[in-house]
Amino acid sequence: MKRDNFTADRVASFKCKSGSKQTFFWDGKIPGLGLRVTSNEAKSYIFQAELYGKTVRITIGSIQAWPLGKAQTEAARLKVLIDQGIDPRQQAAEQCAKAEAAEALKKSKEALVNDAWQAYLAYQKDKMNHAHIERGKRWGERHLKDHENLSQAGGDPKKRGGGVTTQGVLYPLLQLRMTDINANVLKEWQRKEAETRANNARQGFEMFRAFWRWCVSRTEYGVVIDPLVVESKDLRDEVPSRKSKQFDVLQRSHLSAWFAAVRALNPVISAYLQALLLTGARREEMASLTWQDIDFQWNSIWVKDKVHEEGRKIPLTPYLASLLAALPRRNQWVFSSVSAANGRIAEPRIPHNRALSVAGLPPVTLHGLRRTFASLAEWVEMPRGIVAQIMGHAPSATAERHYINRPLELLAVWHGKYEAWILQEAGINFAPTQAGLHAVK
DNA sequence: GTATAGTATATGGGGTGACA
DNA sequence: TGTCACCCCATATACTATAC
Repeated sequence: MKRDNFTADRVASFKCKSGSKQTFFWDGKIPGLGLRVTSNEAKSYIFQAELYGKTVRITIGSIQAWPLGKAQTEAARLKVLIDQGIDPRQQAAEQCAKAEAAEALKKSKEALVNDAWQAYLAYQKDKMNHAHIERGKRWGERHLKDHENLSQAGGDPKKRGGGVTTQGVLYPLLQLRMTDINANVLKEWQRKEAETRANNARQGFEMFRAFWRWCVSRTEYGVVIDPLVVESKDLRDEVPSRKSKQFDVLQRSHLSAWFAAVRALNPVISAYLQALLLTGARREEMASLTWQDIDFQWNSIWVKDKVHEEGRKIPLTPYLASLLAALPRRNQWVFSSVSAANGRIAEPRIPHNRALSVAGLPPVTLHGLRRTFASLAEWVEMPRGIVAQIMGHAPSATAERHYINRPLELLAVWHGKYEAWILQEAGINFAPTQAGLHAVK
């Protein structure tokens, strides 16, 4: 091995040995510093040393980029590392990784919430495509749609009707940078949204919190965001809580006016509305009633239940039976309609609202009639379990968990008593027929 | 005036896991 | 073992407009 002290001139004069693809020349001054000359006359400084019994050769760089003095300094630095038992390649890799991390951090700090949000949705969408992930651990179509709705920019023309769609509650947040999100921003956001759409605001918050927690677990965002912002008690206080609707219910004193006005409507709508009030059924449960579901002989109604897949059987009380029996049998539907596409009533609220206004009653929704059933039941001291079973409430109390399935006869006793009380309050003189008297068999 | 259909909003069931 | 909060999500109602 030829060892001469490198000089700029010497380095320029080194040539590759003919017949070789490359030739190495070594500096006599700095141990390990070498020059590689290829058959194409490409020259670059290298460093070579031995570490743990193995040769380490590192290219410093081309002679065009590295003046001799710099190359010597670099070689000396590398030699120090080798003497310390440090592998310069590994150190370089670590530094490279650090630099990359710094770059990623910078990028993460710049990242908009929307960037992360879209990544979040993409992640969840991907999970939705994996059928083997059990339901409940992956999103349903509906849930995804909710996320898209709540984050939409709005302003698109509505597909039906004039005007444009409104901006989703999450949209303003998505325009901020990830690092801009703090408890105050979220608090202000909730305060503002809760003014006009409280439940939306709450749902938006729940979605955002789930999203934020996901971000915390992602390396690209976890380092730049504060995981606790969505947990702050202050903020949680600002988030509207779920409230049940109040006041949307008929009072005892309203009954006579309500019945008078509703009984003046067309027979189908009239029977339908009274059936809602007298059974506490949900509007669609009642609207989808078919003649098959009614047993006039044994005075029962089979209701397709929202909660219980198999449906529920409720008593057919005498007055209600007389109303239903008088309805025209145009098709399978009990509450049929001549003009509706599916053959049954579709929008009973309009006549109902008209009746309410004629009767001078406050607005009550169809669901309000269901609430009315529950609240007025207290006047006849109907046990809560009976009320729940007739209405098809899911058993919530621990005692009800293994549902006491009460016999229809027992339900009928209470239900009949209740109907009689309502009719009396409404001032309706109803003399049950012989069949009606056998409601309880 | 009624039927229909869209968006917007509300409610709560049910599984899960942390925690006392 | 029970409670509770959380999350996912289904499914309801509310509102509003057009179609007929």
